[in-house]
Amino acid sequence: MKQSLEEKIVRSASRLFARKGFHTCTMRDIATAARVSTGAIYHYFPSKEDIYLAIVQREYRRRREMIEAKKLENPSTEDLVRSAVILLFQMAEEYGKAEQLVLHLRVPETPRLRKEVRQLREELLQYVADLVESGVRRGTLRSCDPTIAATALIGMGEAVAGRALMGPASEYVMENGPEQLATMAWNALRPDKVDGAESVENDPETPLREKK
Amino acid sequence: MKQSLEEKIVRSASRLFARKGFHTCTMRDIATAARVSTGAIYHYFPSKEDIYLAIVQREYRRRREMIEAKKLENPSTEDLVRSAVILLFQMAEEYGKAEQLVLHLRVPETPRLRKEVRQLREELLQYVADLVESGVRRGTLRSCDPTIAATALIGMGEAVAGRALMGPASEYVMENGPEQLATMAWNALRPDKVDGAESVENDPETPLREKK
DNA sequence: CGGTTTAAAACGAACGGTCGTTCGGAAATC
DNA sequence: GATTTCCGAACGACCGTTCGTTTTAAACCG
Repeated sequence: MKQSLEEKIVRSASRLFARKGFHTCTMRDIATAARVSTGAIYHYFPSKEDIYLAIVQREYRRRREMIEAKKLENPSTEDLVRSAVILLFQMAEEYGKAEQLVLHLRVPETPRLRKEVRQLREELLQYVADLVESGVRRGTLRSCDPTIAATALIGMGEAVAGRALMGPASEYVMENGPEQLATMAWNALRPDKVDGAESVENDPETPLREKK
Repeated sequence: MKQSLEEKIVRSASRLFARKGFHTCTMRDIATAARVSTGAIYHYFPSKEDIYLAIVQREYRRRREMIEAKKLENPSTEDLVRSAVILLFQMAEEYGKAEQLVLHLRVPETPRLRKEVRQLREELLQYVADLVESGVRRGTLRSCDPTIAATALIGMGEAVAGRALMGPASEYVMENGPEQLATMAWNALRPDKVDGAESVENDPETPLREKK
């Protein structure tokens, strides 16, 4: 199957951005890796920033969709928390272990990228925070601040995924990271063992948060 | 109080690097902010990369020293875990809330920076991993892989600190973040309540350590 | 089916601008 | 007056982007 030139450009750019960062990777690098000319790239993307944004948007969308799909299975809270963290981790494996782009988005490289990427991060965060909050409200998660907890969850997932992709002993981390991560996340958030009534887990309809 | 030119350069560069990233911040930016000429900077630092490295090295050294100081107080394991995470968080507050440099070091901007910064990260990680491992060995922490756990701890600390410094509702996160973080970290790592004997101090049973 | 037209796709040298660094000399310090 | 500190214009390299040209391939016609 012949993939489109646009797709080839995005893949090459994604790998290069992830490995070398936005500024260190040049248009010529991308063109060479995708085996096209620099000029051809501008037939598909108006600028370097737009290539970057296209990649990042797709990655964030993917994360949300995967969690959403899991939620539709009506999992227990523990199952959902574990799955969400594992999914956040596993996203990094896609496309040949080179899409860790989202990992270094903390301080994006350009005013425009900073603005747009921050909003994407915020949306994912709010999504996870809503998950946490509804768990807290139903008593299936320990009482905590949902936003801070969500930040911590995403942060630990990104950190371990980054290590799995780029650090030493990466195969080991790739293999054991998700399970370790899920256990830590669940223990961090599960309610204290008060026991008695093993709380009712079956109410998928729960009003979500409002404030902010 | 008259601070040395070198110190002024480092402070300005630190704030600018943190806010705008390595490449987006120019030598002229640094010179202007520090109120010196571009030439003068080269009297103290051989290159832009060296300024960056000087800052990063200092930040990492600081983190280790603070945890080390806490350890000398012979704290309980819970106390140590909580303190370590809080310290990692609080480091970001130093120097006027602008030193979040260490936050965006995942994929540093240049081959040389990548190499050197990765080693610094690795040293801090091993330090934290050693803390975790000794806890696990004594049974005062849940059985887990120390390296992965340390990665997760640092990751969640950095994520919440980053939000406290740059995100919305930052004062709220700055105030409540450390406590929430410490609680999550401790719950993630504390041993299951088997009760009975509170501390089994010496039980070198599980060599879960990751092999290099 | 061959031949002609034409618009899109692809090219890559060249441009304009920016950045890190240099360097000759001025200013400050001793 | 010697030496260190500081200055800032100038330099060379590189990068994102442009643009005139060439290639490709689809559409149309006889």
